[in-house]
Amino acid sequence: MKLFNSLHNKVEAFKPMDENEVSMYVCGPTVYNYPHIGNARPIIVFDTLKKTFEALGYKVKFVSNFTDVDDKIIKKAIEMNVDEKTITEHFINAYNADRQSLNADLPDVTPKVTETMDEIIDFIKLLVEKGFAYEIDGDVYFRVNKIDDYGQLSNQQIEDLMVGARIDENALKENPLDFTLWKKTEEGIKWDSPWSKGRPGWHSECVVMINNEFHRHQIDIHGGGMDLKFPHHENEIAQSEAAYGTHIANYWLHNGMVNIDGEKMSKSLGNVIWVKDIVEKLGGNVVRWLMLSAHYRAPLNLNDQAVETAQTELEKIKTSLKQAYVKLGLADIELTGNPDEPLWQAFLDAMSDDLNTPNAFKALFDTNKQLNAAVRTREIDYGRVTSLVITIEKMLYVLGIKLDRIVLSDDDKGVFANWNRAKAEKDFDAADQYRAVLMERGLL
RNA sequence: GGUACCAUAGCCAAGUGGUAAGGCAAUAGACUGCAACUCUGUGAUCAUCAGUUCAAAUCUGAUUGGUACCUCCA
Repeated sequence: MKLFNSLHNKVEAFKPMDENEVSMYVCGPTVYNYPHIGNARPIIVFDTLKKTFEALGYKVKFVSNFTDVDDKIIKKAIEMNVDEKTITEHFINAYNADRQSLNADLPDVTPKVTETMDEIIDFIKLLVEKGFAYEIDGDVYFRVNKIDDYGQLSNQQIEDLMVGARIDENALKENPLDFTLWKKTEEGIKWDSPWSKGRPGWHSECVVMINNEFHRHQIDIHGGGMDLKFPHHENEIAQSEAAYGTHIANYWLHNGMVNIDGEKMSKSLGNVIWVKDIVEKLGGNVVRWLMLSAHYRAPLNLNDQAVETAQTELEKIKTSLKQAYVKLGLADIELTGNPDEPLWQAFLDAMSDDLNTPNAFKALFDTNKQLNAAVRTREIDYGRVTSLVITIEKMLYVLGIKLDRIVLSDDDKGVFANWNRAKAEKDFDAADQYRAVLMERGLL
């Protein structure tokens, strides 16, 4: 497996810390609204990565958090006159529902900030004790200057950042770049801490959760959207180095953003696409196909033509499989066996090459073409058909495309027999009727 | 101002030194009782300019255009 490591800006061979095991953490959402199509991309990309690792024989532990403490949540709770938990529970459920509708596995663990509060406070205490954090008026800030290579992930120089950046000029902070670890708050849900009643900043939770869930200070893969690279991921690195002297993750993976008709998706432009809406309209398979048709690091532009292409392509695979299932069913062939090795390998090679899904699709189309040919020969080689079907099924599984196998009932088989007999007898009226039945049942 | 990324046929998109994968669309055929499905053929010298090299889409420099981040937005 080769992966593009954002830390070094190049493709590197993946070497896990433990042989055949992968520890992976992906920054989850702040749950104050429904997931939009931009949220869907990391869901799909990292689920596909996980499935690829599994296909390669790795055991994957996948953790992704829910940020359920945040100003936006508090604001919404006040607006709606309910407590924060009402809001966050609703959207956590919505998020998980969308994950499933996109055929993504739920992470092995989904820690929440509200359930990690003691550990987060302990962590901040540790940073203060070690001199990497300081308190001002109940707020606690991280001392960026104490980290020599702060900015290593995004290649930022502290001096450069200070020029022209729109950073709030909090005169109390030692350095404008120092980020908040603990915030004293008046409004909304708050917790007791040695510094004040308040809530934690955003950047500590991921570090603490990684330590908690993986029981170590370093993991193999840390993922998230490109926009989190700075400052969020940079700050995770800094805190981990400060607290434990370790680099929190060996490989940093960042997915590209999603644009709509060439424009950034935003509320102000009114072009936000909610996952639940687009899934309802297109189905999870098509959305997933769409997302994987571009390389995960490239920006993805959604437009009508791209949607139609994805629909057509998926439909073709579906049709081919359907016809193969029917042929096999009519011949009473059991669908077991091994995939076609060269074709399957071509697919895996593409996926192992930094998740090169466009090339993986090529392998899928190649296989599909061979299946079509195999199904249409006069003397069908059922072993060949079976192995090609299984190859495609395995590919689709890794891509997260979920299609059900078709199993013919005895009655189905009877209709097929009647249809063929009618055609042989050139009784086309009858043949058309049988054909209509078969189409109705989704078998043609 | 800083950092990173991108620019390949109508559209989507591979390819990082040896004479441009694949898909969608289009078009011409084959198959077929008709239809659907399927199969076959047909298209680009790779934003521009200059350089390195026997050889560049692929390396270097410049130019133009675009995107993201530098603000608790995936």
